[in-house]
Amino acid sequence: MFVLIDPTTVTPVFAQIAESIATQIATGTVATGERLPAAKDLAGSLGVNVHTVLRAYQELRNDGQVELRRGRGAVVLGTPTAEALRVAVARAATEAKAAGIPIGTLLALIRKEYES
Amino acid sequence: MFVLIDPTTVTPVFAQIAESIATQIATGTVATGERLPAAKDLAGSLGVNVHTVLRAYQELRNDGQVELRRGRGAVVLGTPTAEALRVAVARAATEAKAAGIPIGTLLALIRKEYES
DNA sequence: ACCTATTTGTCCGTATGTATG
DNA sequence: CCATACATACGGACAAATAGG
Repeated sequence: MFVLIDPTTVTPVFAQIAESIATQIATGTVATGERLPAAKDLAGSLGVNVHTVLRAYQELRNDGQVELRRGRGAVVLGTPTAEALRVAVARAATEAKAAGIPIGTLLALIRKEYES
Repeated sequence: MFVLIDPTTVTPVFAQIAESIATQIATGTVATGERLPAAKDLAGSLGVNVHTVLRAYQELRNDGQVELRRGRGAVVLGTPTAEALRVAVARAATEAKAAGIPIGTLLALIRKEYES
């Protein structure tokens, strides 16, 4: 796992790590089902704290790109985009219902956003 | 700001705080534009660490319910559901396009999810 | 069935930085 | 210039789930 941290930028270290890994997932540098290095190990090789790496991993989990389990580690999800889409769709539907937005209006919003 | 922490449950403290405040926002107990107590103060009154409260605040920000600014504090957003919906819609559309999902399929997914 | 090591999850404490007022 | 308040990072401790012997 190659991650380069730029100390001169304003982007937080945990965000840099998350973005770097996300790029590697998107480009196929790290394959589906592959296990990311243990947070402790990656932290050691990067010279940062374990918590910083764990926060990066949790960012990736929130984006639906990896699955985190205690004792198992961080595993790249099989269909990251499909999973992310599922989460996004569920969220949009939930928010719309909570806001009292009818299905027709929601679909119009989606269509407009999609075509922009 | 009244927040009750239950030490017997498995739900993390930061999640309990976030849920409690989210409920108070939803029920109007805390009004739009109102400022949440400083993390340090709330932490003090709850007997927890500042970071625990800050993490709860950041959860609320990720859900589009509050706005966090350095030096200013945490302010309850004016139209939380509308903003959250806008973000959710944009995300769903973006993910679908990235995944190569056509608009018709996306709309069908949305409709199915909405009606479930 | 048991024990141990691994690995993430949460929380605490401290320090420093940065935007706001 | 100064106080306030969130943001990030480090370090330590313990818990909980998993895997392997």
